[in-house]
Amino acid sequence: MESEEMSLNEAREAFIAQWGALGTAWGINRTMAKIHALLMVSNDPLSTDDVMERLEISRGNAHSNLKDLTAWGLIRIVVRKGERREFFEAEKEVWKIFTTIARERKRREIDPALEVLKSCKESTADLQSQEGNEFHQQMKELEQFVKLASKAGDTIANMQHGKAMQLTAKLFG
Amino acid sequence: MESEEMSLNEAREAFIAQWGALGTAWGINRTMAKIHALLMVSNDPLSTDDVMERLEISRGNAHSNLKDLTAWGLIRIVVRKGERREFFEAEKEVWKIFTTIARERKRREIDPALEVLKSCKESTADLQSQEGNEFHQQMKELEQFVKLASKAGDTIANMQHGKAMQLTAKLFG
DNA sequence: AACAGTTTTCACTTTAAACTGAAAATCGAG
DNA sequence: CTCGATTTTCAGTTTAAAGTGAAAACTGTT
Repeated sequence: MESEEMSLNEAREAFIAQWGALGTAWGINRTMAKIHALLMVSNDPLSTDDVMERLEISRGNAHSNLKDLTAWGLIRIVVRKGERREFFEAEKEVWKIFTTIARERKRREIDPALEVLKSCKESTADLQSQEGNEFHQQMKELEQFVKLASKAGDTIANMQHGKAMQLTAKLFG
Repeated sequence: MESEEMSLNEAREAFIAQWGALGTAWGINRTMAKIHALLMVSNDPLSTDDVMERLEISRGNAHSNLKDLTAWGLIRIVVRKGERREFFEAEKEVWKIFTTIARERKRREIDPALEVLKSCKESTADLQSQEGNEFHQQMKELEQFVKLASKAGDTIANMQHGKAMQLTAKLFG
């Protein structure tokens, strides 16, 4: 193997390993992040066995994480004519990856928070005491704010790349 | 105890428990989120022992999470004259809480990602092969994008409440 | 400097999540 | 319908993170 190819492989390895480590910080599981990284830097779609081999993980693990990634919408199943097994490829456009992750995290992090706040707000709506009022008010404020954040998230996640860049320019201009 | 007080306490309990559960989704540990919630809905600062008692957790646990929350900047230590022990109170302004969390998460999630990308980009800068070029290009794109996100995060985190609301209006108007 | 009140540390235990591997289910071709 | 290839499930195991509790360190007071 030439040194050219070698350092490329090393860089790939590094990217996969570190991206995986980051997954933890992102609240995403390490293996899932690694698989995603692997598919991002692969030229061709990979099979489950490819993934198992490259990352040295079990079939069950590979399978369930590929499933999850598909559910997130970060990777797609590719079928090849004449081949029965499935292959997987990652979305490579940065903006699409971003909006996909943003949408999913909103769903998992923001939406349930809203539910909590709404219910706490409602269940204390007609308390008479000072304390009761303060609590109710606090929940109301929190809810309003989170709602706003939620809307902002939606708006951005649904923007086209170009529009988003325009906004960014505005932000810094 | 009157029913008024009862349902308020229940609502508080619910808020603390559920906010804690959300912590997990947010990549923050459950107890830390619970303590934060407890302090958010407490009228007066609480001592370590108060926290231990209210959440039924050990001293070590209470201590280390109070420490972490202080490091995040989400709560402050309050000293009372004549009292030797420390009390803790939470920041209650929503916008401040938001910017604090945003800043911390950026530091933990975005900044390290940038490092990874930068290093992968640089180590493949002068590869000649098609594949090498593609990988390099991909890292470059990712880095640029994450850099932009980082900048955006800074800008927002440093905005005053009023300015932020202006921007929000613009976004939806 | 002795001491009670308080904070901090840390070796050990618990818990929740991730992972394994093999069995079961499914699938498509002949 | 049968068989080999592939996907899916799941009971059991491993691992990393959170939590415990008691001992040690610190702090201000007499």
